[in-house]
Amino acid sequence: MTAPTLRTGSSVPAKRCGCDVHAFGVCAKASPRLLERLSRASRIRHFKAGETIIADDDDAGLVGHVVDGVLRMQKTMPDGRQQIVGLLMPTDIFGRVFAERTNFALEAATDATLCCFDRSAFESILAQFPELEHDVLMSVLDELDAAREWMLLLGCQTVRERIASFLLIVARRWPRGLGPERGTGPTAEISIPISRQDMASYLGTRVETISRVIQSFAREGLIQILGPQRLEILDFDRLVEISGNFDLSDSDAIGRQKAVGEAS
Amino acid sequence: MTAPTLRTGSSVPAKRCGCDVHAFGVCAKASPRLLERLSRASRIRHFKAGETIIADDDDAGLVGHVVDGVLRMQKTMPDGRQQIVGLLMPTDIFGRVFAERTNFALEAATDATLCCFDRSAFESILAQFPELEHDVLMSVLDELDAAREWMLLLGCQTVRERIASFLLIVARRWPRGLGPERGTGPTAEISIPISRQDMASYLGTRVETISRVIQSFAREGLIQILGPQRLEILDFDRLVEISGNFDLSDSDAIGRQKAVGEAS
DNA sequence: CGCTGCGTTGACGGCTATCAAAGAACGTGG
DNA sequence: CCACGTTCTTTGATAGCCGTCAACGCAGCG
Repeated sequence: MTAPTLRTGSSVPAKRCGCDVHAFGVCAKASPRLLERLSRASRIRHFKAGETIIADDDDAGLVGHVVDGVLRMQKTMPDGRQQIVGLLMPTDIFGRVFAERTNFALEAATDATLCCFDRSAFESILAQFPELEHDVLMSVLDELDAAREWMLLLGCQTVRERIASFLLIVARRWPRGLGPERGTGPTAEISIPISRQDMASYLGTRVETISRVIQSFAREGLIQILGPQRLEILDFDRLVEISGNFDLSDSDAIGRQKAVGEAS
Repeated sequence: MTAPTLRTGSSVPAKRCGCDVHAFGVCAKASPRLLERLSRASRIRHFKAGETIIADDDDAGLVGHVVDGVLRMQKTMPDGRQQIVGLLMPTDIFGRVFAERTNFALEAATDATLCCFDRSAFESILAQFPELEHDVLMSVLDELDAAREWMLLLGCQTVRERIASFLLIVARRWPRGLGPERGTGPTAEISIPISRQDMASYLGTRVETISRVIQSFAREGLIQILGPQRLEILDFDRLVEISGNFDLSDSDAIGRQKAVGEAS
């Protein structure tokens, strides 16, 4: 992948933390000394779609951030039902610092490139650089807010409302998909980066229902279906109305780093 | 209220952070110097059941921990639907550090006593004591795990399963209620510290459904109803089976400070 | 060309929300 | 102590959303 040049304004990705993504993730605001330290400890790894990065109840010695692709953080119940509790996109950080084992599996939803750290190594860097720990705290606080917003969606919205919310989030956060051509503002044409099955697990419903609702949106003239993964939003305002979430309508929010549904 | 002597083993509550709860909340592992600093900045406040502590979208200048009673953290949608995203019990910390405004309202679910700090004052203490910030990070990480567990409950469990889980959580965490006689292990007789309405908002359902399921549990001989707020669990194992959550069955987990559904 | 995975469509049923009303609990004032 | 209103909880009848099961279309691939 290429660095998100539209955001950084730089056309030449500098090698800073050992990966091609700079000014993001754990390296966001690091001092030169900290950056050097992080750089030495980091390591780029690639995963194919469907591969498990951290298994449920694993001893989870890995933390880092997403360079390219989409990860899903999920938990599976004994009977097979599963819930995605977070989708991780480029620049999102993953892993559970300060815990022996994680409660959630981490899998590649698409082919993915990660910038990884050994957890214990990262923790000792944290201990030496309180400013990094502060940044991690900020990040975790944002994730907590996002998780709670998602609880609202799962707890008291209909599937129709949830899907409208999801489409608006995609439109705002990953307007032109995750490829090199991605932009910064919401656009009419969106690219859903995950499968119907993952959408269903994320939104607390089933693939059939996802399919039906999206088709009904199309019949009502709210969207146009260009392909299973590509949609064009025709009536943005009415979609916001259906979602019941007015946070998704304010254009001031566009460009914010953190949004509902984000997690790491 | 009295200090939780069964947990501390001390029978004489020392005055440490300006409130009668010691060795808990933000004062948990504080050094004498930090404790002194916290003590000067803290202030005890009382709220009656139903009172708002922090309004939704408030500028939220308050943080601290619960001394007595139960708080609910919730968000209300424009049409009136609301979801409780966290119940806060004694020793849980509340408030959103490092944010101008909070996304969730904080209300007293019962009469409550809080140990409060001015947010900006607390933040400057945080800046001076990295070890306190580390403790806060640990706490927020636990809350994040708990929030994600709750997403699993809301996203892919039936109401019947959710209520079974809730009863088991109450049995494990607040075995004999929140009063002075509370114990440390799960007991057959439990006291639900909140109303049916709050249970419904917390579990993502309605009061009528809560009522029906609890009555059906009683008819099936799983529990005995001693009063609207008091139940006796007759068949612990089968309740665990219904909940589908094996985490709630392991007796090793009993006595853990953090549990599913906890938040601050 | 058949196989496999993914998305879609249809029929059906069950869980749970909704509406309505009665019963129980609680506090207040007589 | 009792009457009374208010709030909370329970119970019943009904409807609807959405899950389940089944089948089909389609694309990718060996």
